[in-house]
Amino acid sequence: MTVRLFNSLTRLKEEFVPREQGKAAIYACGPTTYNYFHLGNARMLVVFDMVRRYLIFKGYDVTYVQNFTDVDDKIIKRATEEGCDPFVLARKYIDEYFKDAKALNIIPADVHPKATEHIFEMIEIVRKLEEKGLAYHAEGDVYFAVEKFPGYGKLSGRSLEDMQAGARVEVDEKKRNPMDFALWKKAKKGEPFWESPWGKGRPGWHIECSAMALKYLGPGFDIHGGGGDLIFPHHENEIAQSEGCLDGEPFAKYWMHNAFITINQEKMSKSLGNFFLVRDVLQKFPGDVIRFYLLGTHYRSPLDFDDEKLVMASKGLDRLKNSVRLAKEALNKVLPKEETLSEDELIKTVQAARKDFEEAMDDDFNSAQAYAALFELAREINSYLAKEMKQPYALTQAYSTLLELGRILGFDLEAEEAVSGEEEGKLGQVMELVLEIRQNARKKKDWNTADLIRDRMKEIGIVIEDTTEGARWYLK
RNA sequence: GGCGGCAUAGCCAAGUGGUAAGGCAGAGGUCUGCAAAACCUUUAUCCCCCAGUUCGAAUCUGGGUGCCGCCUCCA
Repeated sequence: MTVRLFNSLTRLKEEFVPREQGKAAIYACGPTTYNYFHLGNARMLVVFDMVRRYLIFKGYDVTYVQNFTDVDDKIIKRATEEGCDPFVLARKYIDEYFKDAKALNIIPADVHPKATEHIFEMIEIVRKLEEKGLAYHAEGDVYFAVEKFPGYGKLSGRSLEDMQAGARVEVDEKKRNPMDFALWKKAKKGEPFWESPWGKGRPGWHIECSAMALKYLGPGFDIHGGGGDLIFPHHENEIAQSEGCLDGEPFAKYWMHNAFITINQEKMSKSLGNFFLVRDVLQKFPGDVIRFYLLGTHYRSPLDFDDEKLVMASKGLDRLKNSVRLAKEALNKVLPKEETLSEDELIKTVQAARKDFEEAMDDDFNSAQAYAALFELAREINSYLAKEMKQPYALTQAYSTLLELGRILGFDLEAEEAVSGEEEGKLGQVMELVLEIRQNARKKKDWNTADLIRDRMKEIGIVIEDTTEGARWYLK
């Protein structure tokens, strides 16, 4: 079974055929580090993390590169406002990035290149473009001459005429065509700068991704990803620069773009000011719940945000986790008998879940549909546990499959609150005592005490549930 | 103005020619001292509206309505 994905460049679902058999090279446009990242950034990060994990599951040797834009207008502006050094500011938010990313269970990229560490490579590209006549120098700035690149507009699906018709770009006297964009910017007073053939300056935004993608992945790499708002101008310009400087090779083969998160049906964005920082949302909901919410909708559909949606996600995720916990509990009790029939209903469900999951994911990473396979497996496990006859083999298969499929999407369904080994042993002993006291109270029909213990423990984060075989407890 | 996207139950959300996945919420039941969890049953004669193509459409075509995005930094 092969993976099919929607290629923004062709606007078609295409079969994924990598440049090099068995390998997948992915470049994702990471955040500009002048603040903590918001939910919109998180969607992009989680989506491409899922893409990466799934391709690994499919057996590809994946190289995943995600940059940090650590020098640009916004960073400089913010640093000026706060009276600090722009590099220090960028460095800080790069560090903070990894904290939030970890909470969302995003695997660090194989390479996290920073723009400021690739100035030389960028200058080389600009120089080459200038040599080829695709770029021109004007008073310390260098611009890309859009008219000289025939394919300009192929990604965003519009012609130069279309763009100019609707363009309200500031008329810059230095530009030959209003759509020309900066490759290199002359440094203003007090701004960070690097020496270059055109004087002191700094790179334009788009050039960094061209330089770093080509450096780490080479021409014609497999997947270039990012948020939909990067299609124009950022990715369009990346293509122009990169393919302009290459000799006929394509820059990237497949372009993937995720849709936006909206607030009250309006795009969440930094400029509108209606954004929610992941750092803040984490105060109210755990990272895996946020991730579960984000992947509950296909990545190319818009996703509206409010707390209620996270509550729904939280309950759904709990359902999956409960099922895993219950299965594990049963497995610890069931005495392994000889394995008999393999035609067990549960085994069939396990196989079906695996198949459905993979079919959904093969079809343009349809994680929302893949969820259904997870839930169906969970329900079958639960209902199996209610039966008398239990086969350890079937149950083990079901349990490990649910865990495995969850993990492919980046969920650890077995995760409990972290407790160190020694503490765990002590906690177990304490809980044994607590449950014994409570059981005595229940025998005496002292419901007040029994309920008090249960309620107070819940506040602490320990759930007590009564079953016919005695009480169970777990951390939540 | 140019280009593009979306419209499925109370809410969220798959499905894109063969007769509506899944989750949350709700209702009834089982279990329970109660609760929680879990299980069973139930919840869209219908997929924004109109016309058309077809044996057959939520799915294709045309028209309409509504919402959104890109065209300027933004995931």
